[in-house]
Amino acid sequence: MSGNILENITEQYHSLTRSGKKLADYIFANASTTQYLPISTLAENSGVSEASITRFCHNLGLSGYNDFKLALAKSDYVTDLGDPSNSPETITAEDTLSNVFQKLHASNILSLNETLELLDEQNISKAVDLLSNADRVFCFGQGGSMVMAMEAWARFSTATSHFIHIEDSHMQAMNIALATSQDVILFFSYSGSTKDMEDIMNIAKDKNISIILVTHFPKSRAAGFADVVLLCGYNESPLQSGSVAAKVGQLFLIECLFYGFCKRNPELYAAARSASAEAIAQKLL
Amino acid sequence: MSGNILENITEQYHSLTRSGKKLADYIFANASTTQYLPISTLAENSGVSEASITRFCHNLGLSGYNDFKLALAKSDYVTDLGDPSNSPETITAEDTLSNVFQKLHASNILSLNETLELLDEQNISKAVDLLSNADRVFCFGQGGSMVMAMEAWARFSTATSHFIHIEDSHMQAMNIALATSQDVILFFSYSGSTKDMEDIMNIAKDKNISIILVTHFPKSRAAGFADVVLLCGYNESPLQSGSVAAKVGQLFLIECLFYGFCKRNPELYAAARSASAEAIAQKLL
DNA sequence: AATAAAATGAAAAATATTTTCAAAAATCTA
DNA sequence: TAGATTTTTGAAAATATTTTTCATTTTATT
Repeated sequence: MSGNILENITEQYHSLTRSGKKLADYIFANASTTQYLPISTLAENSGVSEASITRFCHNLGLSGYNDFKLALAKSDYVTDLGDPSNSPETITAEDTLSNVFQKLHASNILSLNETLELLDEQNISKAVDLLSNADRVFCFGQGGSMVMAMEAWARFSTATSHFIHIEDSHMQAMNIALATSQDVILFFSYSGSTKDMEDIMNIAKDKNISIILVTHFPKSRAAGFADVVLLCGYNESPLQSGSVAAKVGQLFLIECLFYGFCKRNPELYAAARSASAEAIAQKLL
Repeated sequence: MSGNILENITEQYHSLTRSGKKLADYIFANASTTQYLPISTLAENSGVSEASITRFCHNLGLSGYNDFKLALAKSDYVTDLGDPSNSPETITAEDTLSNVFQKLHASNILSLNETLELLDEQNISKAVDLLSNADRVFCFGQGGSMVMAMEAWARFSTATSHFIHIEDSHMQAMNIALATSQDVILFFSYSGSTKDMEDIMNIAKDKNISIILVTHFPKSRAAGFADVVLLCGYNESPLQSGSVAAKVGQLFLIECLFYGFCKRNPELYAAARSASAEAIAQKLL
């Protein structure tokens, strides 16, 4: 699910030769500096011959060592973001405003990358099945995730009127108590564990209502209830609670889900696109 | 506001020599392929000598041509995203689901990049001033942007109770009619032009209430009313209306604004951070 | 254990990059 | 504007880097 050279190496690691593994180990340990080394230095540092490095590059499908360095540089742009010094957790009072912006930008991109990484086509397909066949889809979320539930509702409402959003958790519970097994719940919960949520999920399970959960924690309590678990990236620390970086990943996930839904229901898509464009046009000045 | 090599060249373009400009022109016209050229080919293609290329690289603060190619490769990661073939607009029925995910991912990153590019430290500071000194801050938005207004309210509510969110546009108008010049409106409108919004802005102007506008269009009607205009990136076509990529940029902008606010009001920040962490902890199982 | 196949590194060959230096162009000065 | 000075330039030499070749070692197979 990515053209990142480091991931390519990881995937092929098992099929590498002895020298290849030696080289790969060095590269991983020095992922951000290797791109600047001439082949001779890399040979010396990693303990393999220059010829082996050239072969290594060819085996990866690259045209040579220069190509490899370029690929590393590109992946570096991505992996640098994981560098603690670029994390918003490390934002200090000394940071200039523009520093802060850079760090937030980096963490948002990181969140997108992680979410892309965690995207599982089969899970999305399962979720799209459920959403497509549902009588009604209840978009739920609590606290910060309530906004995401609303966003999902808003997005899907451009193509279908089957989606419902309810803010208050008591009203959520009430509505689920009256729902049927033809309905589906699309639940957003970064932590995957809040009291109110568990109440609702218990009712839903009783009534055999399918649950799609968007969370960061595949082993959370909510995940145990869910029929499909969709993971979003970004390891938010408790102190950053509410940070938007996590939400950026969720937003991206919603869009993937939506496009999957449109792919499955092309008739809805086309009709709805023009209808909602018109509706909006009327609102515009 | 970025370490992108192509932007560096743009910034220094006026101070380049004749051959430097010639070279820069070629590089811009061939931004994504130059990284793969040996210096001799680039010399021939661009019509300058190899020596001039080496000097050009040194003048950019790089150690040489190899370094330059690496820098280009890194910027390529970013600029590739602008490639039409990676845009979600070009998503077709033939695209596999995983292709679609890649394209959406690319467009989201593009949106973040553009927003970072458009971020103006002075404007953020002005906005932070207004938000910090306000009696109350009304977070407004309509249609898809309503969710963003809510997100802003949710985010700032982790640090202050001065922020208010009202969904219904009639209620928005009513509340503004009762507001004072000590209050501030934080308005989200991607297009910057909807009827309901204009009504509210007219009332606000009458009462001398400050307006901060988050929009994509600096010349929109709403921008004319606003005291501070904050721009978010991503050129959403009418047909993509509602796409989340634009919202990802807005979300990022909210976070920048919030960190700016916290920097200005450190006492709120620290106190609120632990208070809301506790409040959330109680909700967790 | 003998053989075949694959992998490896030293060194030669091929490429690529940087530096030097003299010539050309641009800028300045009177 | 003519002449002096500085800056810019490219050809070619010097240096550095990468790739290929090939003899040797290692691993796998029978």
